[in-house]
Amino acid sequence: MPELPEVETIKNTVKNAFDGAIILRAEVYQPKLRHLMDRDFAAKISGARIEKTERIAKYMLMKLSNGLTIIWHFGMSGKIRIESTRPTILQKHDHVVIETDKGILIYNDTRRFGLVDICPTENLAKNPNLSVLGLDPWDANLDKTYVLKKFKNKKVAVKLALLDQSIICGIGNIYASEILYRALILPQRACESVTADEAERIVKFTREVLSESIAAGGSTIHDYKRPDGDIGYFQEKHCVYNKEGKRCPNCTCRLEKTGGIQKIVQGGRSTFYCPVRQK
DNA sequence: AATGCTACCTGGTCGC
DNA sequence: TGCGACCAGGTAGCAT
Repeated sequence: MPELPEVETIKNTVKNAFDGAIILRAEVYQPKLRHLMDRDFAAKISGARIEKTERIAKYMLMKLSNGLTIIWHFGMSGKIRIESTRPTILQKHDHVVIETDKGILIYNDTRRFGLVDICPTENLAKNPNLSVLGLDPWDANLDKTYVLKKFKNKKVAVKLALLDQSIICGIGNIYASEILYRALILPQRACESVTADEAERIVKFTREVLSESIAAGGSTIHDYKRPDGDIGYFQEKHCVYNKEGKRCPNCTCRLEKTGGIQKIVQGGRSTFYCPVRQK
């Protein structure tokens, strides 16, 4: 599910609700997520204060007063739900419940591709999930020079490179298509064919698309929901994602001639693009 | 080294 | 109504 904008939205809601809260107790109902959860998860976090909730790429980090950090990842279907009191009956796929003096946090993940790990805060940089991440979209070091360096001699399609978290982190399948649409670049182009101007556009529109989506509370596709129960609204701004056969919003072309937005499969995942605007 | 395929899970939808 | 095939926001691990 969540790409960077959705995780940012989740993080902001969780931060507002829980930073400063004391963890009273925790329950793990299904430890088999992407990794098997720490068997002492509940004991290790109980009694600690939630000092600070942050986001890195698609990960949410909850720094605790006891020197530990909870690392959350939401995979395809992970969600956080906030309740004021502990529900007597949990919902299907509620795997982790954390009770605090400021409310109840529930982690629900239908497909269990997400993860909830614990890491000593001082070792975060060495964590295998985090250490492989490339530049954050707003990192000052992310510029056309960095992109060109990463793309040099690279044969893979530029769409797949945008999904590669070790180059730029946080972009997922929806936004990769939307970014390339705005950047006017065909998704099947080899990375090594990307010019300096195009690399600059990738940086610019990565930031623009993700920023706009964060402002809209993320994209709600299928069942994504924010922790406060609201949905995001950025899907209303999608130009190409899931729009096969539709006219792209910036085209005046005749649908019967161009076929409108095209859908192809790359790396086993759907990509959408406008064959008229994108070169 | 880089690339590409498969697996990990559940559930919704579509065609027969 | 049922059943199988296929699809879905992500990533890791393995073979080539």
